[in-house]
Amino acid sequence: MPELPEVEIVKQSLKSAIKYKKLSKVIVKNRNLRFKIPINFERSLKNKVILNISRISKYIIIEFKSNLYCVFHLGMSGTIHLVKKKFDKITNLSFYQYKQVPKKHNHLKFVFPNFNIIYNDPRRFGFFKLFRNYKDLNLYFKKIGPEPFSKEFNSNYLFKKIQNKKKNIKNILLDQSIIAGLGNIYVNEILFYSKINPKKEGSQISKNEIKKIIKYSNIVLKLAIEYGGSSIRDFQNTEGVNGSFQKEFKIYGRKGETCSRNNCKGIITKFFQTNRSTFMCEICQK
DNA sequence: CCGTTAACCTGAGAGC
DNA sequence: TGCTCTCAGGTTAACG
Repeated sequence: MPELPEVEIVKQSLKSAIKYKKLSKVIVKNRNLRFKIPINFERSLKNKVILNISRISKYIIIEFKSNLYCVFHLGMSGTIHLVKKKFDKITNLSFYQYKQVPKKHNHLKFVFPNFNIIYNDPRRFGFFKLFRNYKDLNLYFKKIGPEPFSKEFNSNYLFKKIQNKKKNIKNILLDQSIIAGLGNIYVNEILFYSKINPKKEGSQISKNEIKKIIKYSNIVLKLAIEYGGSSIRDFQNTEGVNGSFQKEFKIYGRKGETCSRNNCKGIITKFFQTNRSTFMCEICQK
């Protein structure tokens, strides 16, 4: 489900809900996520105070008091639900458009005095990990590249990373060690804005095109965050509000439609690059 | 080192 | 209604 903007929205929602709160306990109903949830997970987090919630790439980090970090990833289908316990009734939830928490695939429950946070994940590609010090936490993210908004993600950096690559630019931008947080939707969108053919190999990308990639990575992602993320199927924030950036897609999911660029009469095509769908306008993406 | 492929899972929707 | 097939916002181990 989530790319950088959606994970950012989840992080913000979660932060306003649980920062400085004391977690009463965790109940794990199914340990078999992408990685098995460690046996000491519940014991380690019981009665721990949350100091902060942050995001690196598509990972969310919950920092607990006394050097304890819970890192989780939503995979393709992971969602977080805030369920208030007032009068024994559910008064709020998130993500799913139903007015109740999904019945199946609720794998973890974080219990707080007045509400629960539920992790739901049908495909179980998501996971939870624990780190007991800052050094180990950093080590885990060592291979993750710079965030698109960072100063480090500049023309010189990207040129160095792609100048010798035979791989196509679309797959290069999906590589989390080169740039953190992009996924299939936003890579499609960024390449459309940059007028670059997704099949073009890294070494053939010009300096000017590199500048465009950097510029539009920033513009597209910032806009998507402002719109509350993209809700293709079921994404909502923790207040139960849909994102609306899917309405702004210029290329993703628009096979057969006419290119939206002024004076371009191109028809949008769809094909696959390493099993992921790519959408492009053959006329203006060179 | 590089690039590609398969694998991990369930559910929604299309087509018959 | 029901069966089969394809596709889905991600990551990574294994291979040549």
